[in-house]
Amino acid sequence: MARKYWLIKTEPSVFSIDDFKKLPNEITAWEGVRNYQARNFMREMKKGDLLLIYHSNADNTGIAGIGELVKEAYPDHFSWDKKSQYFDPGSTIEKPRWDMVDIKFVKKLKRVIELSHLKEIVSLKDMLILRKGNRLSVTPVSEVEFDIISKLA
DNA sequence: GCCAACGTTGGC
DNA sequence: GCCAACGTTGGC
Repeated sequence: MARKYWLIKTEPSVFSIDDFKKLPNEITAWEGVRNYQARNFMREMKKGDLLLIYHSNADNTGIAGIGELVKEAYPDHFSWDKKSQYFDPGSTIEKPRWDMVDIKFVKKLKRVIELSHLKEIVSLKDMLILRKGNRLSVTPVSEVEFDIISKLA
């Protein structure tokens, strides 16, 4: 099975590429996804898949770095933790509704590839992130798209 | 701060 | 099952 590529959004004021890099083992759980479509994409992720890390709601909105999937989808325990902001009364230990994955830091791009720049590239026009009104926090990226972005970086 | 786009909820 | 109301996301 060939490696797949994904784009995941994060608000840098909450968790940025720099925060990621600073983690002692450079691995973090990607919890808190509460959208079924995004969850289903997460369930398709396989170990070794590469992830574009996108800064949303930022001064410098765009792709900021790359990560790699190290642990495939498993139940998001925050969903049954009443004290968590991600608590969902519809999710239980017996019947978890939400999943999370673990990802490892790969690299921080020298410069953020800005959204305005991505929009100018014709061959990236089908990227879900560029679609007006797109709010999915996890979206698939094609190999071609990933390669183009890698070359820009 | 504004607002368009979208997902979810809940009354019927 | 429909759909209006509401809340959230996220670019600008």
